[in-house]
This record gives sequence, structure tokens and C-alpha cells, in this order.
Amino acid sequence: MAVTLADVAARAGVSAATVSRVLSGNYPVAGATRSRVLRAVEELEYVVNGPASALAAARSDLVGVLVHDVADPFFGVLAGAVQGALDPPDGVGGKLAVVCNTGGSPERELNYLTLLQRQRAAAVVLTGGAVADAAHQEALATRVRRLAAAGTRVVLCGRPPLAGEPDGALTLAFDNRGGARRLTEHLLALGHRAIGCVAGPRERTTTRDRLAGHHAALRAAGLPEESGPVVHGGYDRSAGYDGARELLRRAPGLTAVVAGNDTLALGVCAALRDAGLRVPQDVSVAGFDDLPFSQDAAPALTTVRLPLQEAGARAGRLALGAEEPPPGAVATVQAELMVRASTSAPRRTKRPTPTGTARG
Amino acid sequence: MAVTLADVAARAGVSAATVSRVLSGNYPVAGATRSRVLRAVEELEYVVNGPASALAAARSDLVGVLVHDVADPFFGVLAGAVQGALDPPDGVGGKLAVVCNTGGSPERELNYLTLLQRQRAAAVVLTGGAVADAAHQEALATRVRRLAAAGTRVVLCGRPPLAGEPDGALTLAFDNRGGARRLTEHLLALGHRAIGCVAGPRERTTTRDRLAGHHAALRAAGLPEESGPVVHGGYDRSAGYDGARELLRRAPGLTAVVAGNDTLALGVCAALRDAGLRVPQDVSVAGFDDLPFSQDAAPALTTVRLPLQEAGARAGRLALGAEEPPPGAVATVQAELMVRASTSAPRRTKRPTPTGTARG
DNA sequence: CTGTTAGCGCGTTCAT
DNA sequence: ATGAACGCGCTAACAG
Repeated sequence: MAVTLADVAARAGVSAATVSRVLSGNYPVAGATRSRVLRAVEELEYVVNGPASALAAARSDLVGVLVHDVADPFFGVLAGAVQGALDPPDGVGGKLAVVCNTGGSPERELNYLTLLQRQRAAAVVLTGGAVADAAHQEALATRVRRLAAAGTRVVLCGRPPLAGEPDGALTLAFDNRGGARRLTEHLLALGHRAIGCVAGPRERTTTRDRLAGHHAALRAAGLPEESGPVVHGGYDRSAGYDGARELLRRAPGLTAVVAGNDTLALGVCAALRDAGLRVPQDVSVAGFDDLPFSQDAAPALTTVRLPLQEAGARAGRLALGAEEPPPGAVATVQAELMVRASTSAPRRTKRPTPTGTARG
Repeated sequence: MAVTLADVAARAGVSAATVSRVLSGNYPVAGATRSRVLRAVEELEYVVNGPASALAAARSDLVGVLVHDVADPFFGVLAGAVQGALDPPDGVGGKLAVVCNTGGSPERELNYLTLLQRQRAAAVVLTGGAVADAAHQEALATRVRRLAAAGTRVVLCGRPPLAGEPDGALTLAFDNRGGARRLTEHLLALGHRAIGCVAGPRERTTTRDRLAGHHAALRAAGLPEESGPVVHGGYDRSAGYDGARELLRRAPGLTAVVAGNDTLALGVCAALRDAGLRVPQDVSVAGFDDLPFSQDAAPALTTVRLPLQEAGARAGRLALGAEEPPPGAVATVQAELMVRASTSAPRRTKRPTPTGTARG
């Protein structure tokens, strides 16, 4: 049916082995033969059979990229950066990115890992926060071990390392805790004392780490953890909207709201606006991630910047084995506080510490 | 090294063929044998070798998805929807999405198509506007023909059909022209007569179609095409910013600006703000696409909604052959005008038609 | 319903 | 530097 190596070999008057060598390039071949072969390839419009070569060589050109949802800019940027790093800077030799939307579901995550193992993927990049559930973490660690055993490189990007085993898995963790802490410290420095929090899904490591940073800042300032109400929900805009309304109901005296991420923050701003409150005059709002749209929001969002582009690219290079693994197989990506217009000092006309809101 | 079909067969006391049949499921197998096989699979932690089965069956589980840039929400949403449609609703049988960032470059597009042909991809979805260049269109048509000949389904999503050949390629075109026309008509109805345009890259079909719709509306209103200045650039925020400044320089009397897409529109708004102009009081601004962030912009963006989610999902189903192809192999996805807060009637204090700006 | 027999197209020794 | 031969792991006829 399709033209094969043998056809090219016949056309060029050489053996199939020679054609194979010319095409892979990793073997000495006489200049004359080489060009003869290449011409035959052109004339016959020959295209290598990937599956066949993957079978024979026991390795494929596929790299799996697991994300919660590519449509979410956070993951879109990450996935794009990984893909970019996989791309041949010169011409060939590049690997293909298989993007898988897990929706954050542990089952789907596991399922996709199996599918990728089936493809004999060269590497797998797991992005985004994990589910902080022991059973799932265990199942995941097992899968990762198997993949590593099968020769697949595994890179975690934006999540903590797997418990007790850098068995070949490399990790690029994000400093969610530190970033969140600095963010809350910024609000405290502005004078806020009643800070609400619209955190993300309760079970995610990302949520937990950011919340931990927030609480750490409160404690360090001598404030009780309950000094600010916390609501959990999804990581989408509507969760931000609903969360802000809930917060307002529970603690009408809030002067600031920190959101689990920028998308939530946008929802929070919308809810505040609809409630007749101005940002930041009446209530300050802050996000996390510094997604592209954040600086164009009105007011521009104070947030914590994660270098997603750089992190994704690095994850891609690590997946290719094109970059030296970090010492200890784990590197932490720093987060940077970005102060913009959505936060300011609280209005003095409001009572500074509207207590009695905790335990609401 | 790894456990193979034969190992499972031995363990279950059956032939390799039987195991294969159990796993593919498309062949009658006795219940008892089936469960015996499945148990052996479990015990041995057997995972099918994808490349081997792709080779033997002459088809793979891969579907290529070409986008300009997944990090761009437009493409992220599209890619996510395609991937979602590929996903097994029940459990197995799903295909994997290979996402390729072409950056809009014809060469890379062609290159990726070759890579996907090499993988013997089951289907390829080409998204986003094409480059309106005859040579490239020709090269592309050739590649598509080859892919189709090799049994790969080809779906175009968000771009016009390839000239003179539905050789197996299905098209989901977007009504860019109609949407743009209705958008400009909306501005005209509000009373605007001096409408600038920050169009996208000159060579893209998307840009051309939207611009054509804009001009059609102007003509229908009896206005000369030059009644509004047009600047070209990229499709990113900074192009919007720069474009708006250029527009302001060339035609200070503008009362409205239509942007090639929402991202550009955000840049336009920023430039306007920096120039001390209010949106929409001083200048109305409109975008295109209705990306998620558009309704959260301040002011909320008047734009033209493209049902990206639905279109992507449909493209995915067409790629799987799970949906009836549209009659004539081409379907047009309608665009819907979304009037929001960024457009309003022009200020009466400004001269209605500040002519003398054309040919600037 | 199940086993046997052939390849699928390529990489890779091992000779030469 | 090149060719011959084998096998990667699986599916698909074809028997039975």
C-alpha cells in the first residue's frame, strides 16, 4: 500500500539497512549513497512508518502532557511551553506532545498514564496540583514507578514530589506557600486585618499550600487563623463569584479578599461590583498565577507571578533529557509578588477589625 | 524485558490470538476464557504495546491537533474541546490528541503534518486561520491529499475549505465575515461614522474575512471604505496597544475602534486609557471571539461570539467519524453579536465625521 | 469459539 | 561503508 523502506532501497539501488542509516543519521554513510537515497526518498514521497520504527527501536517520539484543562490559561501556557521545548529548534528530532485533559480527576490521570505507557511514550509531564489523598498518591506513585521502569522519563511540574521516591521522577515544584504568604503579608502591611479567602478545591495540594502560606502570614502577624473566613469551591470564575457572595454574607466587614487564583479573583471582583462595592476602595482583591489577562483587568490585579512559561519549557527539556536534572531531583520555582491596582489600604471609615465574623 | 501478549497467553493457558481478541473486544470469546485472560493481564500488569499493534493493524490511536498556540485561549478552548470529544465517554477506545503549535507558520504546519503522517495518525484537525498564500495553499492541499490517501481523516476547523478539493477533508468554517459585518452595523446604528480598525496579520484568512465584513457594512451604509483607517499587526495584546496608538495618531477624531479579536481589543483599551480616553464614553471598542475573559473586562467587551467549545467538539467527533459529515463536506459555524458595555453612542460634542483622516 | 500461521516495516546485530 | 538476516509485539486470515 504505502511506500516502504524497501521501496526506497530498491529505487536507490541499496539495501534497506542503508536507507535506515541515512534516515536516522546516526551512522556513517558515504556522501554519494546518502544523496542517492535522499533523492529516492523525495521522488517516492516516502514517510517513515512511526509505529514500525517505534516497535523495532522500542521507543517512540511521544511525550505525554497531563493537564487539568488546556482551555484554562494556566495549563494552556504550561502545555504550550512544554510543547515548544519538545520542538526541534533546527529541524528534525523533535518529539510530539500528547495533551491529556484530566479534569483534575485521579482516575482519569491514572487512565491516561496507562494509555501513555501503552504508547511507550518517551516521557510524561504531569502538571498542576495533585489530589492530596493518600490512596491516590500511592496509586500514582506505583504508576510512575512502572513508567520509569519502562524507560519513560517522568516530570512533575507544579506539584509537590511524590512521597518517598524520586525513582526517576523529576519535580519542578511551585512555591505556592511562599508566594501566598508574601501576598497576605502585603495586605497586612497595607493595614488589612479582616481578610477573606476564596480558596480552591479543598483536596488539591495547590489549594492547601496557598492557604497554608496565607495562614502562616496571619499567624506571624499575631492574628488568629480564624481572623479571616475561608470558602472552598472550584477554580473557575463562577466559584469566585459565589465564594465572594458567601464571604460577604459571613463577614460583611471584610476589607480584602485573597483568591486561590486569578480566575477566581475575577469572579470575586464581579461579585463585589454587583454588590455595589468598589475595588480596591471598598475591598481589595488579590489573585495568584499572574495569567496574561490579569494585568488587563480593571483594576489591574495584584497577584503572585508564577513563571509558567519558563517552568513549562524547563519541564519539557527535562523530559527530553536535554537539561541537567536538579540536585535531589527536585527544584522549586519561585513565585513573585506583583502589586498592582486591585489592592490598597483599607478605608479608615470602616471599623478596622470587624471581629465576630469567625465561626460564622 | 516488558511483559508481552505471549506471556499473558502462557499464563492464561490460551493462545496469543485469544488474548488479543479479548483485549480488543471486537470478537466473540467465551466468558470463562475471557475472565481467565483478564486475570492474567491483571496479575502480570500487562500493558498493550501501542506501536506494535499500530504496526500490525496499520492504524494508530493518535489524532493530531494543529493550533497556532495553545497558550492563546482561542486555541486552548478549541484544542480542549477536540481533546474532550476524543475521550472515551465510557472507558476505553479513546484516542490521544497530539497538540502541535505551528505559530501560524506555513512551514511548521507542513512539517507537523508530515510528522503526523509518520505516526499514521487516525485523523488531523487543522484549526485557526490559514495563510492566504497560493503557494502555501497548494502545498497544504497536496499534504492533505496524501494524508487522506493514507487513510487519515482531515478536518479543518475555523478556516475556509481548501481550494477545489473536498478530497476527504471536512471543513467547519467560521462566519467571520458575517459576524464582523453585524458588529460594524451595530456601531453604525449607534451613530458612529469614524471607525478605526486594528486588524490582525494581513495575510491571514481570518483577518481578511473579518475586514471584509467590516468594509461590507461600511459600504452598505454608503460610507467610503476609507472612512475608517486600518492598521495591521499581530494578534496579540501588544499589537492592539500599538495599533490603537497608530490609529489615534492618524485619526484623532475616531469615535470607535473594532479590533481583530478580543486580545487585540484589550490592548486597544489599554492604549486608550493611557491616552486619557474613556471607553466607551470617548471611544467605543469592540472585539471578536468572545473569549472567557471578555465579559470580565472593564468595561465588559462588546464582541462577536464564536461557539469555540461546540465547534471544537464537533471537529473532534468528525475526526473520529462519530458524526455525520455536513452536506458538501463544509459547514459554517455562525457568529453571534454580543453587545456589552464597551460600545455606546458617540459623544455629540465631537464632530460627527472627522474626515481628512483617510490616506493619512 | 480457539489455535496456527504469516507478515506489518523497521532497527540492528553480524559479517563483509 | 554496506548488505543479509533476524526479530520487535501484535493483528488478521485461515483453519479446525
